[in-house]
Amino acid sequence: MTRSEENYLKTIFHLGSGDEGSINTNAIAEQMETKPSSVTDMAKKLAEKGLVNYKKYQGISLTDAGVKTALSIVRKHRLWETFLVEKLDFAWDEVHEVAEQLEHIKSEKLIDKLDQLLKFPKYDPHGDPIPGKNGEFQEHNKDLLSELPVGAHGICVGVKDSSSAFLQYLDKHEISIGKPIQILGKEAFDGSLHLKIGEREHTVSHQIACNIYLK
Amino acid sequence: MTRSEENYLKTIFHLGSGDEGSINTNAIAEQMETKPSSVTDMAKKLAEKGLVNYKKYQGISLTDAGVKTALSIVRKHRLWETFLVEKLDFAWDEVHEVAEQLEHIKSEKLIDKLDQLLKFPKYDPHGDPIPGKNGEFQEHNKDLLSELPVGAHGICVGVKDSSSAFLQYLDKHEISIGKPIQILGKEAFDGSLHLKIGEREHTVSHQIACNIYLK
DNA sequence: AATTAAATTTAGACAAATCTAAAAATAGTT
DNA sequence: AACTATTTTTAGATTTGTCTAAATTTAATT
Repeated sequence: MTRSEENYLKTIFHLGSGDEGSINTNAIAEQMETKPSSVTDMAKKLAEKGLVNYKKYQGISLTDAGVKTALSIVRKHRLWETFLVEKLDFAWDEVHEVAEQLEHIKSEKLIDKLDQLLKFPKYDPHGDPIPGKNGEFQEHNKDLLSELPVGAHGICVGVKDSSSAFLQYLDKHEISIGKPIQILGKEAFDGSLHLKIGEREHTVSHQIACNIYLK
Repeated sequence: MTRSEENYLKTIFHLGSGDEGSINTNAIAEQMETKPSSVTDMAKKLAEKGLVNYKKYQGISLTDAGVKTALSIVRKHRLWETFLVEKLDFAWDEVHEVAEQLEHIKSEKLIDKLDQLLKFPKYDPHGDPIPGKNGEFQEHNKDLLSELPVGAHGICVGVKDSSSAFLQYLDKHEISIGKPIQILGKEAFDGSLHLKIGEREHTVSHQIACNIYLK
């Protein structure tokens, strides 16, 4: 399994975990910042190996074996992110790029020992679930802040956008995983929300609210 | 800097740290399990980048920049080995292969934080010195067990051969770094040594004695 | 100094992963 | 149903790192 193959599987997995149908060649190319023709080449290769279902012009989807492989890469990625934050004091906006490299290290023992060192975490620093050795994981039954009514309150359990820019915005306004958040009011005009975050009050735009998960 | 370039620099560094002259194309090829013609190709490429001195048929040596780069890779390798043993409970004969992968991860912050987590170790699990951020390191002034006279005693501070097979031999006979060793006698015929290792007595062949460092 | 052996380099080929440009298939619209 | 726009695939080229086989240079030996 080459690094490139792993990256394709991971991308197909992420694009597919929404609707469950088969994925566009173009969507994969865009996500991976490559060309559709390269995606076609790789689709053939992965189909040969039994990791994706692929028929010309019919889109691409993961087979069971493909899902299993993708989950093991996601597991590694999220365990490494957790390690970087918990053990090496990285900020949550600094871990993605390094974890993209570390996820390709080949050693089952390494990842099992890492899991143990971290005390078998269920969620990564962004609140995303960490698949177990056999691919099982529990998604929080969480709601997007933007979809909750005025008066609702809960605990921030995750973010939808994990970009550095967004995470730094959250840091600046002291929004982090575990913080209690209550919706004090909603602006009808633009959907911006008036929030109580811990002991403070803040107003956030609709765009922000669309990327914060509450439970 | 590609992974392949890094591996060449590291190999040239290891082969060169003995005598200091320039290294054979063949020796590099053999060490890297590749062909001399591939070494020539890479020599040209690395010379282009100012990392090695290379003239046709004259052998290859690292420039100052090449040494600096090689030391940073050795630093990473040995810090990762230390991490695997100290934090993840790997045995000292299991770390090399994984560290060969981890040493190529690109993140200065990662390696500095790892150094900090490990409390800035000076030596790796095999007793080899870990270069600092600026390439400085202290070699133990150690002696090969095979070159010491009968009656000599000291502490085991390192091994010359880090192969899995050799390290497992040492484990079996409870020889490890930090153990006090005394030479009780030497067999004139084959050079085998009668040793006191901690509280026990053992006889080791000349070949074994050639791969254990004492201080 | 000539010859042989060993080491090294060159030339040409290959595989993996990518790209561009052109061709083909699908989907949407009139 | 025909046309158009979009998506997707094919064909051929490129890059990196490697290889084999042949040619060249250096070193060793007579």
